Amino acid sequence: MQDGNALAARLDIGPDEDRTSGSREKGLNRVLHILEFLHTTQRAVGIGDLAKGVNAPRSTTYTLVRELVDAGLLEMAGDGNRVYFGKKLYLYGMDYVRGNDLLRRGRQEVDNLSRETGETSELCMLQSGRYTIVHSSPGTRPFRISSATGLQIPLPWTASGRLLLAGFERAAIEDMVSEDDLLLPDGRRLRLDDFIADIATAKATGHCVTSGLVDAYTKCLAAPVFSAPGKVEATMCLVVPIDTSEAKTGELIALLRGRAASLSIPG
Amino acid sequence: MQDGNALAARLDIGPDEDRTSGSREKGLNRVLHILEFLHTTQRAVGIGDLAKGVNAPRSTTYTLVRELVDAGLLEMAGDGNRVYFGKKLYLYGMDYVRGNDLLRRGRQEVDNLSRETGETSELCMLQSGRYTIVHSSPGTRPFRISSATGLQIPLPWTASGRLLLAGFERAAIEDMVSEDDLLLPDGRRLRLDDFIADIATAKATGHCVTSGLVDAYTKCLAAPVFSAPGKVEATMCLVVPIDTSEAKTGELIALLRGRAASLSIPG
DNA sequence: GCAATTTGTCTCTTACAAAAGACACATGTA
DNA sequence: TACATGTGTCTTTTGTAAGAGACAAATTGC
Repeated sequence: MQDGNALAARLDIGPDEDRTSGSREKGLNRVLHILEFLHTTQRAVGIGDLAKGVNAPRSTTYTLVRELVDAGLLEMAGDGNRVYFGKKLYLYGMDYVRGNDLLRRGRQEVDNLSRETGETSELCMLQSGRYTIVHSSPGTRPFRISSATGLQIPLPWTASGRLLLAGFERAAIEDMVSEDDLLLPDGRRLRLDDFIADIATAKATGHCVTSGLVDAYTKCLAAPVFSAPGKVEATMCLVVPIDTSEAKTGELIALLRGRAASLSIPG
Repeated sequence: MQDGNALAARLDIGPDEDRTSGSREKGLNRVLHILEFLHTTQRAVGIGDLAKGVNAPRSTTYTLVRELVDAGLLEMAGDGNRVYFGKKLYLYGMDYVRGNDLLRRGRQEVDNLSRETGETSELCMLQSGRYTIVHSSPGTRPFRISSATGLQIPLPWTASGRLLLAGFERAAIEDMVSEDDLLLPDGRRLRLDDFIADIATAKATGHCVTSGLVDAYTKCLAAPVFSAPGKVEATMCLVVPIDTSEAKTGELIALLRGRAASLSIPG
Protein backbone atom coordinates (compact mmCIF):
# COMPACT_ATOMS: atom_id res chain seq x y z
CA MET A 1 0.00 0.00 0.00
CA GLN A 2 2.78 2.46 -0.86
CA ASP A 3 0.72 5.53 -1.40
CA GLY A 4 3.25 8.19 -2.09
CA ASN A 5 4.05 7.03 -5.57
CA ALA A 6 3.03 8.78 -8.69
CA LEU A 7 1.08 5.96 -10.24
CA ALA A 8 -1.94 6.93 -8.21
CA ALA A 9 -4.06 8.43 -10.89
CA ARG A 10 -3.61 6.86 -14.25
CA LEU A 11 -6.33 7.04 -16.81
CA ASP A 12 -5.84 4.58 -19.60
CA ILE A 13 -9.18 4.61 -21.32
CA GLY A 14 -7.62 7.04 -23.72
CA PRO A 15 -10.01 9.85 -24.55
CA ASP A 16 -11.42 8.22 -27.64
CA GLU A 17 -10.09 8.36 -31.15
CA ASP A 18 -6.57 7.10 -30.74
CA ARG A 19 -7.87 3.62 -31.29
CA THR A 20 -6.65 3.90 -34.86
CA SER A 21 -7.41 0.51 -36.31
CA GLY A 22 -10.81 -1.08 -35.88
CA SER A 23 -9.09 -3.42 -33.50
CA ARG A 24 -11.23 -5.65 -31.41
CA GLU A 25 -12.24 -4.01 -28.17
CA LYS A 26 -13.24 -5.48 -24.88
CA GLY A 27 -16.96 -5.27 -24.24
CA LEU A 28 -16.42 -3.51 -20.97
CA ASN A 29 -14.40 -0.81 -22.66
CA ARG A 30 -17.11 -0.34 -25.21
CA VAL A 31 -19.55 0.10 -22.38
CA LEU A 32 -17.35 2.63 -20.64
CA HIS A 33 -17.13 4.57 -23.87
CA ILE A 34 -20.86 4.41 -24.31
CA LEU A 35 -21.45 5.83 -20.85
CA GLU A 36 -18.89 8.53 -21.40
CA PHE A 37 -20.42 9.41 -24.73
CA LEU A 38 -23.87 9.74 -23.25
CA HIS A 39 -22.38 11.88 -20.51
CA THR A 40 -20.91 14.29 -23.01
CA THR A 41 -23.93 14.47 -25.27
CA GLN A 42 -26.24 14.94 -22.28
CA ARG A 43 -29.25 13.64 -24.17
CA ALA A 44 -30.81 10.44 -25.38
CA VAL A 45 -29.08 9.09 -28.46
CA GLY A 46 -30.17 6.70 -31.20
CA ILE A 47 -28.34 3.41 -31.19
CA GLY A 48 -26.99 4.00 -34.67
CA ASP A 49 -25.56 7.35 -33.66
CA LEU A 50 -24.23 5.82 -30.52
CA ALA A 51 -22.34 3.23 -32.54
CA LYS A 52 -20.85 6.01 -34.62
CA GLY A 53 -20.14 8.14 -31.57
CA VAL A 54 -18.06 5.52 -29.82
CA ASN A 55 -17.06 4.18 -33.19
CA ALA A 56 -18.00 0.61 -32.52
CA PRO A 57 -19.64 -1.85 -34.87
CA ARG A 58 -23.38 -1.53 -35.02
CA SER A 59 -24.02 -5.12 -34.19
CA THR A 60 -21.89 -4.95 -31.09
CA THR A 61 -23.53 -1.75 -30.00
CA TYR A 62 -26.98 -3.24 -30.31
CA THR A 63 -25.97 -6.19 -28.19
CA LEU A 64 -24.35 -4.12 -25.49
CA VAL A 65 -27.17 -1.62 -25.33
CA ARG A 66 -29.69 -4.40 -24.95
CA GLU A 67 -27.72 -5.85 -22.07
CA LEU A 68 -27.35 -2.49 -20.41
CA VAL A 69 -31.03 -1.74 -20.79
CA ASP A 70 -31.94 -5.11 -19.33
CA ALA A 71 -29.65 -4.36 -16.43
CA GLY A 72 -31.27 -0.94 -15.94
CA LEU A 73 -28.07 1.04 -16.43
CA LEU A 74 -29.59 2.49 -19.56
CA GLU A 75 -33.17 3.14 -20.50
CA MET A 76 -34.91 3.51 -23.80
CA ALA A 77 -35.88 7.16 -23.88
CA GLY A 78 -39.58 7.81 -23.95
CA ASP A 79 -39.99 9.04 -27.47
CA GLY A 80 -38.71 6.19 -29.57
CA ASN A 81 -35.48 4.43 -30.25
CA ARG A 82 -33.04 6.36 -28.24
CA VAL A 83 -31.17 5.43 -25.11
CA TYR A 84 -29.97 7.37 -22.13
CA PHE A 85 -28.89 6.71 -18.59
CA GLY A 86 -31.15 4.52 -16.50
CA LYS A 87 -32.48 4.43 -12.97
CA LYS A 88 -29.81 2.01 -11.82
CA LEU A 89 -27.13 4.56 -12.42
CA TYR A 90 -29.09 7.06 -10.41
CA LEU A 91 -29.38 4.61 -7.55
CA TYR A 92 -25.70 3.81 -7.62
CA GLY A 93 -24.97 7.49 -7.72
CA MET A 94 -27.04 8.04 -4.61
CA ASP A 95 -25.18 5.22 -2.94
CA TYR A 96 -21.99 7.05 -3.71
CA VAL A 97 -23.31 10.21 -2.15
CA ARG A 98 -24.51 8.36 0.91
CA GLY A 99 -21.11 6.73 1.39
CA ASN A 100 -19.29 9.97 0.94
CA ASP A 101 -19.58 12.48 3.74
CA LEU A 102 -17.50 15.05 1.97
CA LEU A 103 -19.68 15.11 -1.10
CA ARG A 104 -22.86 15.23 0.91
CA ARG A 105 -21.75 18.10 3.11
CA GLY A 106 -19.97 19.77 0.24
CA ARG A 107 -23.11 19.96 -1.86
CA GLN A 108 -24.93 21.51 1.04
CA GLU A 109 -22.22 24.05 1.67
CA VAL A 110 -22.02 25.03 -1.98
CA ASP A 111 -25.74 25.64 -2.07
CA ASN A 112 -25.50 27.79 1.02
CA LEU A 113 -22.61 29.74 -0.33
CA SER A 114 -24.23 30.60 -3.62
CA ARG A 115 -27.43 31.59 -1.86
CA GLU A 116 -25.62 33.84 0.59
CA THR A 117 -23.28 35.49 -1.88
CA GLY A 118 -25.45 35.41 -4.96
CA GLU A 119 -22.50 34.16 -6.95
CA THR A 120 -22.09 30.87 -8.75
CA SER A 121 -20.46 28.37 -6.43
CA GLU A 122 -18.94 25.01 -7.21
CA LEU A 123 -17.49 21.94 -5.59
CA CYS A 124 -14.62 20.52 -7.59
CA MET A 125 -12.61 17.34 -7.40
CA LEU A 126 -9.92 15.46 -9.20
CA GLN A 127 -11.51 12.70 -11.20
CA SER A 128 -9.10 10.20 -12.72
CA GLY A 129 -6.56 12.90 -13.26
CA ARG A 130 -8.95 15.52 -14.54
CA TYR A 131 -10.62 18.50 -12.99
CA THR A 132 -14.32 17.91 -12.52
CA ILE A 133 -17.18 20.09 -11.35
CA VAL A 134 -18.93 17.77 -8.98
CA HIS A 135 -21.70 20.07 -7.89
CA SER A 136 -22.55 23.60 -8.78
CA SER A 137 -25.16 26.07 -7.71
CA PRO A 138 -25.89 28.99 -9.99
CA GLY A 139 -25.71 32.53 -8.67
CA THR A 140 -28.42 35.14 -9.03
CA ARG A 141 -26.70 37.24 -11.67
CA PRO A 142 -28.52 37.82 -14.94
CA PHE A 143 -25.66 36.43 -17.00
CA ARG A 144 -24.32 33.41 -15.36
CA ILE A 145 -21.69 31.27 -16.89
CA SER A 146 -23.11 27.86 -16.30
CA SER A 147 -20.62 25.09 -16.38
CA ALA A 148 -22.55 21.87 -16.33
CA THR A 149 -21.96 19.50 -13.49
CA GLY A 150 -19.62 16.74 -14.45
CA LEU A 151 -17.89 18.90 -16.96
CA GLN A 152 -14.23 18.14 -17.27
CA ILE A 153 -11.93 21.08 -17.83
CA PRO A 154 -8.15 21.10 -18.24
CA LEU A 155 -6.52 21.62 -14.87
CA PRO A 156 -4.42 24.63 -15.91
CA TRP A 157 -7.49 26.65 -16.85
CA THR A 158 -8.78 26.86 -13.32
CA ALA A 159 -7.96 28.14 -9.88
CA SER A 160 -9.17 24.90 -8.37
CA GLY A 161 -6.83 22.97 -10.60
CA ARG A 162 -3.87 24.69 -8.99
CA LEU A 163 -5.04 23.76 -5.53
CA LEU A 164 -5.98 20.20 -6.38
CA LEU A 165 -2.47 19.47 -7.59
CA ALA A 166 -0.86 20.92 -4.49
CA GLY A 167 0.15 17.55 -3.07
CA PHE A 168 1.62 16.03 -6.23
CA GLU A 169 5.14 15.51 -7.44
CA ARG A 170 6.24 17.25 -10.59
CA ALA A 171 6.27 13.99 -12.51
CA ALA A 172 2.70 13.21 -11.55
CA ILE A 173 1.62 16.65 -12.64
CA GLU A 174 3.35 16.27 -15.97
CA ASP A 175 1.50 13.00 -16.37
CA MET A 176 -1.87 14.62 -15.82
CA VAL A 177 -1.39 17.73 -17.89
CA SER A 178 -1.18 17.38 -21.64
CA GLU A 179 0.21 19.94 -24.06
CA ASP A 180 -3.33 20.80 -25.15
CA ASP A 181 -4.33 21.51 -21.59
CA LEU A 182 -1.76 24.29 -21.42
CA LEU A 183 -3.35 26.07 -24.36
CA LEU A 184 -5.80 28.49 -22.78
CA PRO A 185 -9.17 29.27 -24.35
CA ASP A 186 -7.97 32.73 -25.36
CA GLY A 187 -5.14 31.25 -27.38
CA ARG A 188 -2.29 31.98 -24.99
CA ARG A 189 -0.07 29.12 -24.06
CA LEU A 190 0.82 28.58 -20.42
CA ARG A 191 4.33 27.40 -19.67
CA LEU A 192 4.39 24.23 -17.60
CA ASP A 193 6.93 25.72 -15.24
CA ASP A 194 4.71 28.71 -14.62
CA PHE A 195 1.83 26.40 -13.90
CA ILE A 196 3.85 24.40 -11.43
CA ALA A 197 4.97 27.64 -9.80
CA ASP A 198 1.32 28.66 -9.52
CA ILE A 199 0.60 25.38 -7.78
CA ALA A 200 3.32 26.01 -5.24
CA THR A 201 1.99 29.50 -4.58
CA ALA A 202 -1.54 28.23 -4.19
CA LYS A 203 -0.33 25.62 -1.75
CA ALA A 204 1.50 28.20 0.28
CA THR A 205 -1.25 30.81 0.46
CA GLY A 206 -4.07 28.34 0.94
CA HIS A 207 -6.24 29.74 -1.80
CA CYS A 208 -6.07 30.69 -5.44
CA VAL A 209 -7.51 33.32 -7.73
CA THR A 210 -7.43 33.28 -11.49
CA SER A 211 -8.71 36.08 -13.69
CA GLY A 212 -10.08 35.71 -17.18
CA LEU A 213 -8.68 32.25 -17.73
CA VAL A 214 -11.65 30.26 -18.98
CA ASP A 215 -13.40 33.37 -20.21
CA ALA A 216 -12.68 37.07 -20.26
CA TYR A 217 -15.45 38.15 -17.92
CA THR A 218 -14.95 36.14 -14.76
CA LYS A 219 -12.61 35.65 -11.90
CA CYS A 220 -12.40 32.33 -10.15
CA LEU A 221 -11.75 32.12 -6.40
CA ALA A 222 -10.93 28.76 -4.91
CA ALA A 223 -10.10 27.28 -1.53
CA PRO A 224 -8.97 23.76 -0.68
CA VAL A 225 -10.82 21.09 1.27
CA PHE A 226 -8.44 18.70 2.97
CA SER A 227 -9.08 15.02 3.59
CA ALA A 228 -5.84 14.75 5.54
CA PRO A 229 -3.10 17.22 6.40
CA GLY A 230 -1.67 18.33 3.09
CA LYS A 231 -4.01 16.21 0.99
CA VAL A 232 -6.42 18.32 -1.04
CA GLU A 233 -9.50 16.24 -1.66
CA ALA A 234 -11.65 18.91 -3.23
CA THR A 235 -12.01 22.62 -3.70
CA MET A 236 -14.85 25.03 -3.30
CA CYS A 237 -14.89 27.90 -5.68
CA LEU A 238 -16.78 31.05 -6.49
CA VAL A 239 -17.12 32.48 -9.95
CA VAL A 240 -17.41 36.28 -9.84
CA PRO A 241 -17.29 39.11 -12.37
CA ILE A 242 -13.74 39.97 -13.29
CA ASP A 243 -14.20 43.58 -12.18
CA THR A 244 -15.10 42.66 -8.61
CA SER A 245 -13.24 45.03 -6.29
CA GLU A 246 -10.17 43.97 -4.39
CA ALA A 247 -11.97 44.50 -1.11
CA LYS A 248 -15.00 42.46 -2.08
CA THR A 249 -12.79 39.74 -3.48
CA GLY A 250 -10.88 39.58 -0.24
CA GLU A 251 -14.09 39.24 1.70
CA LEU A 252 -15.31 36.43 -0.47
CA ILE A 253 -12.03 34.59 -0.25
CA ALA A 254 -12.13 34.77 3.51
CA LEU A 255 -15.66 33.40 3.52
CA LEU A 256 -14.76 30.70 1.06
CA ARG A 257 -11.72 29.62 3.03
CA GLY A 258 -13.77 29.34 6.15
CA ARG A 259 -16.37 27.16 4.53
CA ALA A 260 -13.82 24.97 2.83
CA ALA A 261 -12.00 24.55 6.12
CA SER A 262 -15.23 23.51 7.81
CA LEU A 263 -15.53 20.69 5.31
CA SER A 264 -12.02 19.49 5.87
CA ILE A 265 -11.25 16.53 8.06
CA PRO A 266 -11.08 17.64 11.73
CA GLY A 267 -7.32 17.56 12.26
CA MET B 1 -41.84 -1.03 -30.84
CA GLN B 2 -44.62 -3.43 -29.91
CA ASP B 3 -44.96 -2.52 -26.31
CA GLY B 4 -47.80 -4.62 -25.07
CA ASN B 5 -45.91 -7.86 -25.00
CA ALA B 6 -44.78 -9.54 -21.87
CA LEU B 7 -41.11 -9.66 -22.65
CA ALA B 8 -40.77 -6.03 -21.70
CA ALA B 9 -39.16 -6.40 -18.36
CA ARG B 10 -36.99 -9.42 -18.02
CA LEU B 11 -34.12 -9.44 -15.62
CA ASP B 12 -31.73 -12.22 -16.34
CA ILE B 13 -28.82 -11.32 -14.18
CA GLY B 14 -30.06 -14.07 -11.90
CA PRO B 15 -29.73 -13.09 -8.24
CA ASP B 16 -26.47 -14.89 -7.67
CA GLU B 17 -25.91 -18.44 -6.61
CA ASP B 18 -27.72 -20.40 -9.29
CA ARG B 19 -24.57 -20.29 -11.37
CA THR B 20 -23.82 -23.84 -10.34
CA SER B 21 -20.83 -24.75 -12.47
CA GLY B 22 -17.91 -22.42 -12.83
CA SER B 23 -19.15 -21.59 -16.29
CA ARG B 24 -17.39 -18.78 -18.02
CA GLU B 25 -19.09 -15.45 -17.63
CA LYS B 26 -18.94 -12.37 -19.77
CA GLY B 27 -16.90 -9.58 -18.24
CA LEU B 28 -19.76 -7.17 -18.52
CA ASN B 29 -22.01 -9.48 -16.54
CA ARG B 30 -19.40 -9.78 -13.86
CA VAL B 31 -19.31 -6.03 -13.67
CA LEU B 32 -23.08 -5.79 -13.40
CA HIS B 33 -22.96 -8.27 -10.55
CA ILE B 34 -20.22 -6.33 -8.86
CA LEU B 35 -22.23 -3.11 -8.99
CA GLU B 36 -25.33 -4.87 -7.76
CA PHE B 37 -23.39 -6.47 -4.94
CA LEU B 38 -21.98 -3.15 -3.80
CA HIS B 39 -25.47 -1.71 -3.96
CA THR B 40 -26.80 -4.37 -1.60
CA THR B 41 -23.91 -4.26 0.82
CA GLN B 42 -23.98 -0.44 0.90
CA ARG B 43 -20.39 -0.22 2.01
CA ALA B 44 -16.88 -0.52 0.71
CA VAL B 45 -15.80 -4.12 0.21
CA GLY B 46 -12.42 -5.81 -0.03
CA ILE B 47 -11.61 -7.22 -3.43
CA GLY B 48 -11.30 -10.73 -2.07
CA ASP B 49 -14.72 -10.52 -0.45
CA LEU B 50 -16.08 -9.01 -3.60
CA ALA B 51 -14.87 -11.99 -5.60
CA LYS B 52 -16.58 -14.29 -3.13
CA GLY B 53 -19.69 -12.16 -3.07
CA VAL B 54 -20.27 -12.27 -6.79
CA ASN B 55 -18.57 -15.64 -6.85
CA ALA B 56 -16.15 -14.85 -9.58
CA PRO B 57 -12.52 -15.94 -9.87
CA ARG B 58 -10.18 -13.77 -7.94
CA SER B 59 -7.94 -13.03 -10.89
CA THR B 60 -10.88 -11.86 -12.95
CA THR B 61 -12.19 -9.75 -10.14
CA TYR B 62 -8.89 -8.00 -9.68
CA THR B 63 -8.71 -7.22 -13.36
CA LEU B 64 -12.22 -5.88 -13.56
CA VAL B 65 -11.95 -3.83 -10.41
CA ARG B 66 -8.78 -2.25 -11.67
CA GLU B 67 -10.46 -1.31 -14.92
CA LEU B 68 -13.48 0.07 -13.14
CA VAL B 69 -11.35 2.09 -10.76
CA ASP B 70 -9.33 3.49 -13.65
CA ALA B 71 -12.57 4.43 -15.31
CA GLY B 72 -13.81 6.10 -12.14
CA LEU B 73 -16.91 3.94 -11.78
CA LEU B 74 -15.43 2.55 -8.60
CA GLU B 75 -13.05 4.08 -6.11
CA MET B 76 -10.66 2.57 -3.64
CA ALA B 77 -12.19 3.46 -0.31
CA GLY B 78 -10.13 5.77 1.81
CA ASP B 79 -9.00 3.36 4.48
CA GLY B 80 -7.15 0.72 2.52
CA ASN B 81 -7.94 -1.99 0.05
CA ARG B 82 -11.66 -1.78 -0.31
CA VAL B 83 -13.72 -0.55 -3.21
CA TYR B 84 -17.01 1.22 -3.48
CA PHE B 85 -18.88 3.29 -6.01
CA GLY B 86 -16.99 6.12 -7.65
CA LYS B 87 -17.61 9.66 -8.68
CA LYS B 88 -18.38 8.72 -12.26
CA LEU B 89 -21.44 6.85 -11.16
CA TYR B 90 -22.56 9.87 -9.22
CA LEU B 91 -22.12 12.05 -12.27
CA TYR B 92 -24.02 9.66 -14.49
CA GLY B 93 -26.72 9.49 -11.89
CA MET B 94 -27.06 13.24 -11.89
CA ASP B 95 -27.28 13.14 -15.67
CA TYR B 96 -30.16 10.77 -15.30
CA VAL B 97 -31.92 13.10 -12.92
CA ARG B 98 -31.33 16.04 -15.21
CA GLY B 99 -32.74 14.20 -18.18
CA ASN B 100 -35.74 13.02 -16.28
CA ASP B 101 -38.31 15.64 -15.46
CA LEU B 102 -40.49 13.25 -13.57
CA LEU B 103 -37.76 12.21 -11.20
CA ARG B 104 -36.61 15.75 -10.66
CA ARG B 105 -40.07 17.09 -9.90
CA GLY B 106 -41.02 13.94 -8.05
CA ARG B 107 -38.17 14.26 -5.61
CA GLN B 108 -39.15 17.81 -4.93
CA GLU B 109 -42.78 16.92 -4.40
CA VAL B 110 -41.92 14.06 -2.07
CA ASP B 111 -39.80 16.35 0.04
CA ASN B 112 -42.62 18.87 0.23
CA LEU B 113 -45.14 16.25 1.13
CA SER B 114 -43.18 14.78 3.98
CA ARG B 115 -42.44 18.22 5.33
CA GLU B 116 -46.08 19.26 5.21
CA THR B 117 -47.56 16.09 6.62
CA GLY B 118 -44.73 15.02 8.88
CA GLU B 119 -45.06 11.51 7.52
CA THR B 120 -42.53 9.48 5.58
CA SER B 121 -43.07 9.99 1.88
CA GLU B 122 -41.66 8.09 -1.05
CA LEU B 123 -41.44 8.11 -4.80
CA CYS B 124 -41.59 4.62 -6.26
CA MET B 125 -41.04 3.18 -9.69
CA LEU B 126 -40.87 -0.09 -11.50
CA GLN B 127 -37.26 -0.99 -12.07
CA SER B 128 -36.66 -3.96 -14.36
CA GLY B 129 -39.74 -5.68 -13.09
CA ARG B 130 -39.25 -4.87 -9.44
CA TYR B 131 -40.64 -2.29 -7.09
CA THR B 132 -38.04 0.30 -6.20
CA ILE B 133 -38.01 3.21 -3.79
CA VAL B 134 -36.45 5.89 -5.92
CA HIS B 135 -36.53 8.70 -3.42
CA SER B 136 -37.74 8.94 0.10
CA SER B 137 -38.02 11.65 2.67
CA PRO B 138 -38.33 10.66 6.32
CA GLY B 139 -41.21 11.97 8.40
CA THR B 140 -40.86 13.66 11.76
CA ARG B 141 -42.15 10.78 13.87
CA PRO B 142 -39.86 9.43 16.55
CA PHE B 143 -39.99 5.91 15.18
CA ARG B 144 -39.73 6.04 11.50
CA ILE B 145 -39.48 2.98 9.37
CA SER B 146 -36.70 3.92 7.06
CA SER B 147 -36.59 1.98 3.86
CA ALA B 148 -33.38 2.86 2.16
CA THR B 149 -33.53 4.45 -1.25
CA GLY B 150 -32.96 1.91 -3.97
CA LEU B 151 -34.37 -0.84 -1.88
CA GLN B 152 -36.18 -3.43 -3.89
CA ILE B 153 -39.26 -4.96 -2.35
CA PRO B 154 -41.61 -7.60 -3.76
CA LEU B 155 -44.47 -5.91 -5.57
CA PRO B 156 -47.27 -7.69 -3.65
CA TRP B 157 -46.05 -6.29 -0.34
CA THR B 158 -46.87 -2.72 -1.20
CA ALA B 159 -49.69 -0.41 -2.12
CA SER B 160 -47.56 1.15 -4.81
CA GLY B 161 -46.95 -2.25 -6.33
CA ARG B 162 -50.66 -2.61 -6.98
CA LEU B 163 -50.80 0.69 -8.78
CA LEU B 164 -47.63 0.22 -10.76
CA LEU B 165 -48.97 -2.98 -12.29
CA ALA B 166 -52.27 -1.40 -13.25
CA GLY B 167 -51.51 -1.29 -16.95
CA PHE B 168 -50.16 -4.81 -17.36
CA GLU B 169 -51.65 -8.02 -18.74
CA ARG B 170 -52.09 -10.93 -16.42
CA ALA B 171 -49.28 -12.82 -18.12
CA ALA B 172 -46.85 -9.98 -17.63
CA ILE B 173 -47.77 -9.76 -13.98
CA GLU B 174 -47.23 -13.47 -13.49
CA ASP B 175 -43.82 -13.03 -15.06
CA MET B 176 -42.84 -10.32 -12.63
CA VAL B 177 -44.16 -11.88 -9.44
CA SER B 178 -42.46 -14.97 -8.10
CA GLU B 179 -43.89 -17.41 -5.60
CA ASP B 180 -41.62 -16.00 -2.94
CA ASP B 181 -42.94 -12.53 -3.56
CA LEU B 182 -46.41 -13.65 -2.56
CA LEU B 183 -45.20 -14.76 0.84
CA LEU B 184 -45.75 -11.75 3.09
CA PRO B 185 -43.30 -10.81 5.84
CA ASP B 186 -45.77 -11.95 8.50
CA GLY B 187 -45.85 -15.43 7.02
CA ARG B 188 -49.23 -15.24 5.30
CA ARG B 189 -49.35 -16.18 1.67
CA LEU B 190 -51.18 -13.96 -0.75
CA ARG B 191 -53.12 -15.67 -3.54
CA LEU B 192 -52.10 -14.46 -6.98
CA ASP B 193 -55.72 -14.03 -7.97
CA ASP B 194 -56.35 -11.83 -4.96
CA PHE B 195 -53.34 -9.75 -5.85
CA ILE B 196 -54.54 -9.31 -9.41
CA ALA B 197 -57.95 -8.37 -8.11
CA ASP B 198 -56.29 -5.77 -5.88
CA ILE B 199 -54.56 -4.35 -8.92
CA ALA B 200 -57.85 -3.97 -10.75
CA THR B 201 -59.39 -2.25 -7.74
CA ALA B 202 -56.45 0.09 -7.41
CA LYS B 203 -56.69 0.95 -11.07
CA ALA B 204 -60.38 1.70 -10.75
CA THR B 205 -60.23 3.83 -7.62
CA GLY B 206 -57.05 5.67 -8.55
CA HIS B 207 -55.31 5.03 -5.28
CA CYS B 208 -54.42 2.18 -2.96
CA VAL B 209 -54.11 1.58 0.75
CA THR B 210 -52.50 -1.40 2.40
CA SER B 211 -52.43 -2.03 6.13
CA GLY B 212 -49.79 -3.95 7.99
CA LEU B 213 -48.34 -5.62 4.97
CA VAL B 214 -44.61 -5.00 5.28
CA ASP B 215 -44.85 -4.52 8.99
CA ALA B 216 -47.58 -4.59 11.58
CA TYR B 217 -47.43 -0.92 12.56
CA THR B 218 -47.87 0.99 9.36
CA LYS B 219 -50.36 1.73 6.67
CA CYS B 220 -49.22 2.58 3.20
CA LEU B 221 -51.14 5.08 1.06
CA ALA B 222 -50.26 5.36 -2.60
CA ALA B 223 -51.37 7.32 -5.64
CA PRO B 224 -50.32 6.90 -9.28
CA VAL B 225 -48.29 9.25 -11.43
CA PHE B 226 -49.14 8.85 -15.11
CA SER B 227 -46.72 9.31 -17.98
CA ALA B 228 -49.53 8.81 -20.48
CA PRO B 229 -53.23 8.10 -20.10
CA GLY B 230 -53.42 4.75 -18.36
CA LYS B 231 -49.68 4.31 -18.06
CA VAL B 232 -48.49 4.43 -14.46
CA GLU B 233 -44.92 5.62 -14.47
CA ALA B 234 -44.45 6.01 -10.75
CA THR B 235 -46.30 6.30 -7.49
CA MET B 236 -46.09 8.62 -4.56
CA CYS B 237 -46.79 7.12 -1.23
CA LEU B 238 -47.12 8.00 2.42
CA VAL B 239 -46.28 5.67 5.25
CA VAL B 240 -48.48 6.36 8.29
CA PRO B 241 -49.21 4.62 11.60
CA ILE B 242 -51.68 1.82 11.16
CA ASP B 243 -54.08 3.38 13.67
CA THR B 244 -54.45 6.61 11.72
CA SER B 245 -58.13 7.55 11.74
CA GLU B 246 -60.34 7.03 8.72
CA ALA B 247 -60.89 10.74 8.43
CA LYS B 248 -57.23 11.62 8.58
CA THR B 249 -56.39 8.87 6.14
CA GLY B 250 -58.97 10.18 3.71
CA GLU B 251 -57.48 13.64 3.95
CA LEU B 252 -54.02 12.39 3.27
CA ILE B 253 -55.16 10.33 0.31
CA ALA B 254 -56.81 13.36 -1.21
CA LEU B 255 -53.65 15.38 -0.75
CA LEU B 256 -51.51 12.61 -2.14
CA ARG B 257 -53.72 12.14 -5.20
CA GLY B 258 -53.55 15.82 -5.94
CA ARG B 259 -49.77 15.90 -5.78
CA ALA B 260 -49.38 12.76 -7.82
CA ALA B 261 -51.76 14.16 -10.43
CA SER B 262 -49.73 17.35 -10.60
CA LEU B 263 -46.71 15.28 -11.54
CA SER B 264 -48.52 13.41 -14.25
CA ILE B 265 -48.16 14.33 -17.89
CA PRO B 266 -50.53 17.21 -18.71
CA GLY B 267 -53.24 15.34 -20.67
C1' DG C 1 8.33 -18.43 16.33
C1' DC C 2 6.01 -21.12 12.46
C1' DA C 3 1.73 -22.25 10.20
C1' DA C 4 -2.45 -20.58 7.81
C1' DT C 5 -4.76 -17.20 5.42
C1' DT C 6 -5.17 -13.19 2.49
C1' DT C 7 -3.45 -9.98 -1.02
C1' DG C 8 -1.81 -8.49 -5.33
C1' DT C 9 0.58 -9.76 -9.71
C1' DC C 10 1.86 -12.93 -13.35
C1' DT C 11 1.56 -16.51 -17.13
C1' DC C 12 -0.78 -19.60 -20.32
C1' DT C 13 -4.78 -21.80 -22.59
C1' DT C 14 -9.09 -22.19 -24.93
C1' DA C 15 -13.92 -21.19 -24.68
C1' DC C 16 -16.38 -17.66 -26.31
C1' DA C 17 -17.59 -12.74 -27.21
C1' DA C 18 -16.76 -9.04 -30.65
C1' DA C 19 -16.87 -8.15 -35.24
C1' DA C 20 -18.07 -8.62 -40.15
C1' DG C 21 -21.52 -8.86 -43.05
C1' DA C 22 -25.77 -10.48 -44.97
C1' DC C 23 -30.57 -9.90 -44.49
C1' DA C 24 -35.38 -7.84 -44.13
C1' DC C 25 -37.90 -3.78 -43.52
C1' DA C 26 -38.81 0.55 -43.02
C1' DT C 27 -38.16 5.43 -44.31
C1' DG C 28 -37.26 9.61 -47.19
C1' DT C 29 -36.05 11.93 -51.98
C1' DA C 30 -34.50 12.45 -56.59
C1' DT D 1 -39.65 3.46 -59.93
C1' DA D 2 -35.24 3.27 -58.45
C1' DC D 3 -31.73 4.73 -54.79
C1' DA D 4 -29.90 6.12 -50.85
C1' DT D 5 -30.12 6.00 -45.59
C1' DG D 6 -31.37 4.10 -41.11
C1' DT D 7 -32.97 0.28 -38.17
C1' DG D 8 -33.07 -4.18 -36.04
C1' DT D 9 -31.93 -9.25 -36.23
C1' DC D 10 -29.44 -13.03 -37.89
C1' DT D 11 -25.21 -16.24 -38.76
C1' DT D 12 -20.27 -17.18 -39.08
C1' DT D 13 -15.51 -16.49 -38.00
C1' DT D 14 -11.43 -15.65 -35.14
C1' DG D 15 -8.82 -12.81 -31.98
C1' DT D 16 -8.69 -12.51 -27.21
C1' DA D 17 -10.46 -12.05 -22.60
C1' DA D 18 -11.92 -15.01 -18.70
C1' DG D 19 -10.27 -18.29 -15.92
C1' DA D 20 -7.00 -21.71 -13.56
C1' DG D 21 -3.11 -21.79 -11.12
C1' DA D 22 1.39 -20.55 -9.29
C1' DC D 23 3.88 -17.13 -6.94
C1' DA D 24 5.85 -13.70 -3.43
C1' DA D 25 4.67 -10.66 0.08
C1' DA D 26 1.99 -9.09 3.54
C1' DT D 27 -1.45 -10.33 7.51
C1' DT D 28 -3.23 -13.06 10.44
C1' DG D 29 -3.51 -16.54 14.43
C1' DC D 30 -1.77 -19.67 18.04
